[in-house]
Amino acid sequence: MIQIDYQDKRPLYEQVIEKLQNLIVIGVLDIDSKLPSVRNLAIDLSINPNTIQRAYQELERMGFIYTVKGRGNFVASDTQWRNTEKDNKLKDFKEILNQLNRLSISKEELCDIIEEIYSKEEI
Amino acid sequence: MIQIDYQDKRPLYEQVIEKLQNLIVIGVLDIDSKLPSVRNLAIDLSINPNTIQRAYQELERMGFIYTVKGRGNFVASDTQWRNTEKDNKLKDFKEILNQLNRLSISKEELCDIIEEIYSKEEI
Amino acid sequence: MIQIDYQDKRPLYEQVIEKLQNLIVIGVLDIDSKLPSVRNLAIDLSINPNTIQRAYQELERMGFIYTVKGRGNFVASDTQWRNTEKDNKLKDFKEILNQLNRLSISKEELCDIIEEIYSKEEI
Amino acid sequence: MIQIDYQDKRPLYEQVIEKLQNLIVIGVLDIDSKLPSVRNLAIDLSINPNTIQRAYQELERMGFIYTVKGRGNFVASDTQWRNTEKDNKLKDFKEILNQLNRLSISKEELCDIIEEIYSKEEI
DNA sequence: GTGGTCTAGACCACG
DNA sequence: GTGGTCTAGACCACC
Repeated sequence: MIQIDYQDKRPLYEQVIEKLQNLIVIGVLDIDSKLPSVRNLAIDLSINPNTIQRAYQELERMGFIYTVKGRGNFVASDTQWRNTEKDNKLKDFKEILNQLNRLSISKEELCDIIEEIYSKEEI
Repeated sequence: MIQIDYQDKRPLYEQVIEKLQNLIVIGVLDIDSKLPSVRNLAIDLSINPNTIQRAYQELERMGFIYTVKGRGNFVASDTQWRNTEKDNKLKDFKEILNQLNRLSISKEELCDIIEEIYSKEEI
Repeated sequence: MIQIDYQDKRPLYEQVIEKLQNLIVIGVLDIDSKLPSVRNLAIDLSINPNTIQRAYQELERMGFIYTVKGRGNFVASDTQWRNTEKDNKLKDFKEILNQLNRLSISKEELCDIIEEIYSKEEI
Repeated sequence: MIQIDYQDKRPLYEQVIEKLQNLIVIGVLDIDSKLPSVRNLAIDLSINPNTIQRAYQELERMGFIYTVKGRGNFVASDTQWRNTEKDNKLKDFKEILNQLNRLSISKEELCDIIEEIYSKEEI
């Protein structure tokens, strides 16, 4: 399902969070579908269950999944996280625009890149 | 000159690097102008000289400054770093575009933001 | 009749208790009216009958319902619970008032909210 | 500084969070003052350092404290949490008002209690 | 079997 | 010495 990169310097649980979050946002994991149990995923990645537990907990706090005791963890509806995600990403977008502006990169160049990316993904 | 944010989780030297790099890119620090000495900046920020030393070393490696033994550290010419910077930022830009695309944010919305940022900065 | 919220962290039987208690206090369920049988409600909510059983037991202990063996569970008269409820809620009210006071929220602001709530509900 | 109540059924870290949060909101702990180290507080309460660690982490996430690696944990400025706190408490206030309304408790009775609490605390 | 909490003990990064 | 991460292993509540 996901894979740990031991070259990555960040804590393991952050990696797990990021990877699962990505799968959810992209839509690979359907809403209300069950995630692997804490223990199974731990065995699968051969890391400690506590680490997975912590990742799941954070993901719940962030609104990406919800937990039902004794049943498992499930993907939350996108109404929970879509707006937060959108806001965060737009903020990042503005930040990087400012930096590009300082490096005197033209609006036209950026618009071209936008066209390129958006047409690529439509395929 | 710069200020440490103790709420920032990253290592101190990274903060120092980022802040100095920013001052150079924006153009606050002129090319060939002298940076504060390792010791002075350390006293100024009341952190360990080793931390500043490490930051300066990294900045030199990245091509933002050059060191003259016994005389100090100086801002390198932009030919050294401008292209690298541009490439890095454009890569970041593309990455975030992909993410925004996945969240189904329209090209038009992004172009509006570009206009906004670029007109604001022209003032 | 009632609905389970699987995002709620509390044990299921607590949810059932709270929801039934609410229906009784609001007056949706009349005094001496029959509650659904343990089994039916269990099937209805697709949870284990034991959970409903436990909820009914607690509600009886609290004086909200009474059980007649072989016949079912019935809503108790409000003389049984009204005063207890009132006392509990007033204690909660005082507790939160203290907290609001510490955050220097003015009496006037609170009185405005009271007016608002009470007029809304009168409609 | 604080005390654990082993009768309390909630997780230990929640108790620690609540108690420290309270000390901060009331103003017993000044802004930027240092909290006990993870290990010291753990010894003091004779519980595991991980438990304290978790409590501190949550408090940081909530904006009540900030952490500086290698230095310790410090009380954050109230601009970080005052508004959040106020919003939360007002929501609780409205919730309980609705319940009191349903129990037909008069506005006047509530206003009297407000007067009582607010005059008591002014002393 | 599921998640949730807690302990004990280890190692690391930072200053 | 400080916080941060991770492991191993235990026990609990809920279903």
